[in-house]
Amino acid sequence: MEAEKESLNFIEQIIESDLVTNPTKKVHTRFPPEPNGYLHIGHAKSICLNFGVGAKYNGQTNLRFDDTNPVTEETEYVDSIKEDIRWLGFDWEDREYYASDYFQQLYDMAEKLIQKGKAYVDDSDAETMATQKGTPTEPGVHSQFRNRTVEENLDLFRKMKAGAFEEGTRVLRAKIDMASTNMLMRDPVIYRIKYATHHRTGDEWCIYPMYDFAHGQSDAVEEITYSLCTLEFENHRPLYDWFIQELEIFPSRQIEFARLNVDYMITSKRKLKQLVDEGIVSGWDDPRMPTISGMRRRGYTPASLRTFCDKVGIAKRENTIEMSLLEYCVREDLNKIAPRIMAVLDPVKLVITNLAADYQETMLVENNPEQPDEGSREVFFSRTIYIERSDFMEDPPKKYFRLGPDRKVRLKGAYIIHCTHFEKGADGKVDSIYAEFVPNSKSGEDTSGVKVKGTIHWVDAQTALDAEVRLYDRLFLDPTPDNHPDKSFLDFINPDSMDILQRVKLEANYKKAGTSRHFQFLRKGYFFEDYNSSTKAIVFNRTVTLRDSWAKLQQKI
RNA sequence: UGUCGGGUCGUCUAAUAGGCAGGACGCCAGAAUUUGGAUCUGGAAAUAGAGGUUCGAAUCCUCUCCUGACAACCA
Repeated sequence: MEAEKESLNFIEQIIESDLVTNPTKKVHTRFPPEPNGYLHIGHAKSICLNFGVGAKYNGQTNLRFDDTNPVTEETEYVDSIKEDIRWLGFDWEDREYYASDYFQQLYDMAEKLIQKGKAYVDDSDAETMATQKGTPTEPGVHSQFRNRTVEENLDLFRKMKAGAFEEGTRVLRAKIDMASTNMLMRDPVIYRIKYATHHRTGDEWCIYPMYDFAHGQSDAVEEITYSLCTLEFENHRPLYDWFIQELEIFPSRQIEFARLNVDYMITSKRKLKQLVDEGIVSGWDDPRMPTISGMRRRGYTPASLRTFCDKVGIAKRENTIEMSLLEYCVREDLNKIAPRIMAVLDPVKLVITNLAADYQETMLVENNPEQPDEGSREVFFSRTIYIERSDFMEDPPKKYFRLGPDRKVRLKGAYIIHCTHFEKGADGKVDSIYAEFVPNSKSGEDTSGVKVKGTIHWVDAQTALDAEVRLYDRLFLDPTPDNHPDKSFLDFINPDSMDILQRVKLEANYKKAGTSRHFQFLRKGYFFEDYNSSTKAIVFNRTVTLRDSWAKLQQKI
């Protein structure tokens, strides 16, 4: 426990070591999403890291939209990203920036590079440039336009900006080294012509900087001291540093860490968009999506996601986290805060034959045993109740602690009942169960001396509310659905990822259990009331089941 | 065949100047229990391999093996 608290991840170690050398160094980070999709669990890790490190070392964290590609970026995404970060519990205060805010500065930097003879306009088409680039094992060759004069380059670049050329006919390239072993240093393209309307700058620009000429430069403008990104940018670091040196700008330091992977989930924005566009899920916030908005709708809490991001750690090795860790984190949080109510997902009628037909009683049931201060609520009880179909077996095995013919069980918060007989319907399924309550066995005042091993939940039939409950399971059947070279991730879609239950029986007073929209349905799991739920049509989403040691035992028998 | 990364329990992750390989999830067993939940106790479980340096190596050196990224006018 203590060791866990004290150990620093490698980024914190770098920072603390810098702070020893330079105690006044500011820790300034940024979270730099591209607004071309919704944020997902992987972004949550980056958000927690960047904002977490900023806060830990009394620094600041900027939100910066990396919006340099007008073709894919939209305001809808900007809005959802901001909502998701706030919901996760982080605050960028007034530091909401856009790379597009820096277009003029970026342009000026490009001219500076041209002036220094370190950039040139290339008229080659994309195919020629690709060919000339060489391969990882063979050096590239120089473009015929590489030795244009500064004046010619400046003139052409200004014309590019002025809209004198067709899209795709010219680019600006950094002049570095076509023989570098790092492909990114082989005269990378830094500006391209695009006649597209930008979500913020409109048609003001027809040339746009590439990632490598926008990200690091934006870091410099904002004086970001630690630019934390994922491993795939490792090869970009020499280029990042080259621009700092040639442009003589603020020396931000790029540090790469391994992205988060969770088994049975995908985090490719392109593929998530495909799930949405093809209608495989209901939208970006479908509760089966690994998006922050999807998990929010599913019933995950900000705290549980933050705990998860903390527990997965920060390192450089590739990793795949088991989903059980995520589930552990959400159960741990919900166990503390979710009021308990009783809901019967798959109801079967049970008649207590030694009660009068008009018998009525209210039982006091605790709202949350983990929070005694939250008190109890009244739950209606009468002669006819619903119990879970799976809580009765015609011919139960010895280790089954629930109901069966001539077996006894405790009704949570009420009496012990003794099953006398049951009836089947025409379909062969159990239709009605009959039982007698044991006198003097009422919960809390039991003097009957009868001991039972099982306790089941129930809902009074007369007063029960009907609800729709959506049971969600993993969206994919394979732990790494997008890791099969010969198959599409769509081949692994779980056909049973959603099960909609229409006639769930809910206790009438469930709202009195607490103000939370998160509930624990006793013995069944944690459920979250959907934003489409209303008093006329109650809808719940299952966040996660409870751990189920009976299911495990059952598999072994 | 190149360059740059990375290999510690099943999965993540520690071991901060070379000094008892620790924690978490999961798993197994038990206790307790009016949720087969939560809780509590205990357990099994790892340094990719081979050499070398050293009193002592996950850590330093050499070789081997495995693995990821890189040849978009995407980010």
